[in-house]
Amino acid sequence: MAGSVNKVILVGNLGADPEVRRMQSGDPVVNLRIATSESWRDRQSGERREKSEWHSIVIFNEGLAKVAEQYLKKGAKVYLEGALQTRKWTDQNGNERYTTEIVLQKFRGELQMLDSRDDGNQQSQRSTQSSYTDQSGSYGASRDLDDEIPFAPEWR
Amino acid sequence: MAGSVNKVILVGNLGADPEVRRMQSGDPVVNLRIATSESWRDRQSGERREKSEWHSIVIFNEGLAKVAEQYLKKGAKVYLEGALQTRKWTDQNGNERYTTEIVLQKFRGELQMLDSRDDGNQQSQRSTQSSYTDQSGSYGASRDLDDEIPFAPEWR
Amino acid sequence: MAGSVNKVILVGNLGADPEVRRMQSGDPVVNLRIATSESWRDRQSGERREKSEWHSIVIFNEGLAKVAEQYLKKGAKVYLEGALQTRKWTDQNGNERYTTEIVLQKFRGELQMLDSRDDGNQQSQRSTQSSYTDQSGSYGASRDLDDEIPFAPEWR
Amino acid sequence: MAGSVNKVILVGNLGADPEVRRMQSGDPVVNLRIATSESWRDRQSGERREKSEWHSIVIFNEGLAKVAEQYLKKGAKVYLEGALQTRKWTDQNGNERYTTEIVLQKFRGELQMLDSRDDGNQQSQRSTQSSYTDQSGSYGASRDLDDEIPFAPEWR
DNA sequence: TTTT
DNA sequence: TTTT
Repeated sequence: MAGSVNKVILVGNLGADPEVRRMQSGDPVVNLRIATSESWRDRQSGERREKSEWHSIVIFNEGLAKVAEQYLKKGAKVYLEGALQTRKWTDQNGNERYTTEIVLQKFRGELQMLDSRDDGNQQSQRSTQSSYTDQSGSYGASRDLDDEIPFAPEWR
Repeated sequence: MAGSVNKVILVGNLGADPEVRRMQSGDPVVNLRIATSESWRDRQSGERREKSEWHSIVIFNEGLAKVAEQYLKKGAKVYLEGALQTRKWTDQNGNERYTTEIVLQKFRGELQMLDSRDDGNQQSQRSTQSSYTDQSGSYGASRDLDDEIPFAPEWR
Repeated sequence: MAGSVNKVILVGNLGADPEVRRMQSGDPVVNLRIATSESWRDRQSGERREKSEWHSIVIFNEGLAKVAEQYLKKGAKVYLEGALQTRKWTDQNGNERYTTEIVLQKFRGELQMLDSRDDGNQQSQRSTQSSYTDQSGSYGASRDLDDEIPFAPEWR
Repeated sequence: MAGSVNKVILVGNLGADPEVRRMQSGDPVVNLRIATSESWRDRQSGERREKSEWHSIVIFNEGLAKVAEQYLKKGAKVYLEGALQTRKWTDQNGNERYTTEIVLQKFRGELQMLDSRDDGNQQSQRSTQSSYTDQSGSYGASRDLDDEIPFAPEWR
């Protein structure tokens, strides 16, 4: 079908370190759990209340999967863009189940780390990463394909 | 938590007429099923393939629920903005289940009808609506609250 | 800087046929003018009012530029995703000027045609395109790179 | 017009403290300058390069304007959602000029602070704000209107 | 200059 | 299971 859009935009925090699995090709596939939350003042009691929502993310995009594997840790704040996908599976009792995930496909989706680099919290998060200062920490779906001047077309 | 975003943007088509339920207050709550789809050419066979994804929408926003109830029909194409929400329920066998929906809360979310009005398909969709030409068919979350000049601030 | 997002999402109509220019490489660069509009009821007079906003689009993305060149005509409704860019230029009097455009870079951005194919209006728009039914009319930034099954990972 | 969307999503940093002006009503209108940036590796030289883009924001939304006025400082990182608007003005030489801004209207738009509160950098940013811990720092367009349980509809 |  |  022409004219279809399926897009999710999240800003939230990782509830756990990324889970990494390998494709048959050896490429990483990364699963994230991300929390977003809303707070509001209860009309009755006047108390501040808060509700978290948990999201399951699957990163098939190779470049973004590598970034996630290397740099993201429990607690990290990220900006993330993907597509909704509901998959069907069968539980141990033979019942059909459905799980909805946010998928970052090959050449699609976006992932941005939103923690400041000199944040003490982040320091510990990246303690195993010695060469981090050489990295941009900012990755679009195709940054690895697009290694040239993005904003300087020849004819202008 | 400060600094959290939970947003879904869809452009797709209704798989069925809207389902309308009533809150205790009498306000409508509308459920939609919306399909988005992707097509691609299979690398092996060279054939064009297509895959649809189905989304469950719940509209609590009163203004948007009324619009959906009145104007949307099976097949209609819409632009829609909401938030992801996964709710837990128990099936008839006592098993815990989870369902993920896209929710348009009070004062939040957006719904836009994307079919042209003189589209034959749409004509039939709105055959019961005689006064449609008086309607805008374009509704943000708070259009009913914002009935004044939106782009003419006093001090400019 | 890590952690930056610059994204524009528009649904609107072309005010004119696309303008096509060629890069030195021969690749097309397409300029579009797109209108979005808001309507509201004036609080004072009770009259319905409407205001259009015009947007300048520049498509460097090769795949999307070809789609725009072939399929889009004045009046067509599109979904479009790009990035804001303000460029400086000098007018004939030597004054510095700034123009803000929405740019669809290589491997980035999205363009979707939202008119139904059997829409009479659209028919005329595509009268020169005989083989249109073979085309998807739905194009992401990297559809031409991603010609394989997008939603069937090996390990699942 | 029905079926129109004009949306900008930015994640970036303030280049300066917010500028606050007053409407005739006394309501604040806040102007922000926000930078987003892209980095990439130059294909020729192999060097890492970076380009910043500057955006002008105007916040008419009262709740968000107050948040911006109170909590945002130069350097703060924000998530922001608004609409594009180009306005015409006349410079001192009588020339027509156009300026494109991102506008957060009444009851529309979104603003989220993305800095962690115990970030040293942030500490100084909010040093004049003693009661900050009572504040949520997370505000949607209509949070002040929506002071009730957002995710607990009666009939569920 | 579009669309409704 | 996150964050504030």
